[in-house]
Amino acid sequence: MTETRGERKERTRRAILDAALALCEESSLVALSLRQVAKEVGIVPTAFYRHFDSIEALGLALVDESFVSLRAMLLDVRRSNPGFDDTIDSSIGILVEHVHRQRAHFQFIARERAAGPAQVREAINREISLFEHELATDLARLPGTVTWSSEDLRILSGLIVTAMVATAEAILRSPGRPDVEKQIVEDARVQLRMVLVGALNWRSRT
Amino acid sequence: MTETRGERKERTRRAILDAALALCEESSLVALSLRQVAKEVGIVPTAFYRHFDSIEALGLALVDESFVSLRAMLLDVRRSNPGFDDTIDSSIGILVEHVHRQRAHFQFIARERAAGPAQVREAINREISLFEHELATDLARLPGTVTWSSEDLRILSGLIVTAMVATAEAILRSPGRPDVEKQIVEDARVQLRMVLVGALNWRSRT
DNA sequence: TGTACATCAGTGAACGCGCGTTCACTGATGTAC
DNA sequence: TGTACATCAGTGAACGCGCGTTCACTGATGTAC
Repeated sequence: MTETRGERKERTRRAILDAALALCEESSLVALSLRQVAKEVGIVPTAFYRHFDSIEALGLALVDESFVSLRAMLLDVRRSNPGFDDTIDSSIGILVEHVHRQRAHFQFIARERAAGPAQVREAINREISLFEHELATDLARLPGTVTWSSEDLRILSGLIVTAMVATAEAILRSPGRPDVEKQIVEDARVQLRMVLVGALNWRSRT
Repeated sequence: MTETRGERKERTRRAILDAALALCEESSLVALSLRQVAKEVGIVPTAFYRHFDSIEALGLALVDESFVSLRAMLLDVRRSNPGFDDTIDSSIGILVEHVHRQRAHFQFIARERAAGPAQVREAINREISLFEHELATDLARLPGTVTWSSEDLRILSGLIVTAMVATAEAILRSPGRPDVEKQIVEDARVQLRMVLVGALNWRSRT
């Protein structure tokens, strides 16, 4: 026996997740049918239930999986270390690289955040809040923010995450157009610098 | 005769648009069926074709209609006049008011921008680009931006629009929770102030 | 003003299709002895 | 190691349902004379 029953099951589960991610790329989870997924995977529709209770449950699994990708990105950013002056450039470079490498995951998150089933939307927004919170912690370690209230750090962090999410979405919107993408990335750099200039001149009101 | 044939047709068309806007609120255009809409309106499914070629065509009409709402908002902001110091507060106040009054339109745009049919997504992004461009023109009239390149104005404008879109989406995400909304609005104010501080200390590199 | 004809928004039957879900099943893998 | 039984991922038929689209139609409104 080359494969245990458990391994075979896991392989099918993976195939279902991959097929679902690919299939909903051009519409949305809410327009994805169990039968489409089963057909793509090469199993009979009823076999789907051996792995997930519903398409929505599958969606929640895809959210978990996608955020593993996004957290890997955050780890890369942290690992790249704060040289401050080129922190912006290197962070944006990492963002761009991850968007390309995990295109499907980023697209899934962007789409389902706005249009997914309620539970999926909530799960995604919870994760994004965590992101903002983590970024606020990182920002607190930068020089120049010592006088800031944690409230202001949270708000600045929210602004940066919003701008980066928008940048990722813009990149996803222009596939195969390197000139357009280059412009988007350059704009993002300038935006972050503008925000940083604001931050350095900001005095907390607490 | 109290109503001409044309008026009656227009009334049905309106009913179709309203029904579609209401029905896709909890999922998306791509999951909306012609029969659902017809049933809601109280006509037979085939009568739908007297008004639109497809659900997608209906979607494009809804985009047009929604952006009439959004442009009305921009007009209000301009009309409120730049007293500069409280321009931020009054502009955000106008945003909040319009989000509440045109909730369905804002929600439609936010959702279909990410998940709608390709043509609908493109139409929405085209309109948002126009918004950014108009805002850049307005910003150029403010004192303190005289030394700015048009490039930088465009980029700043993009950042502000991104932050305001994110604020509108956050408000839409917390219906019936005035405390949460109050926090979102307050955060948006601080974010715009931070950006403004950055802008006032920014020197164009051209 | 009255008549004859044209227009056209909405009707209703019918079609083939893909949907989610039920159910009893098969047969390879796993386990207890 | 060999046997008997349990597990369970995947099968396949069947169900009732809502889907988009076709077609020939109806009858009130509009128009030409």
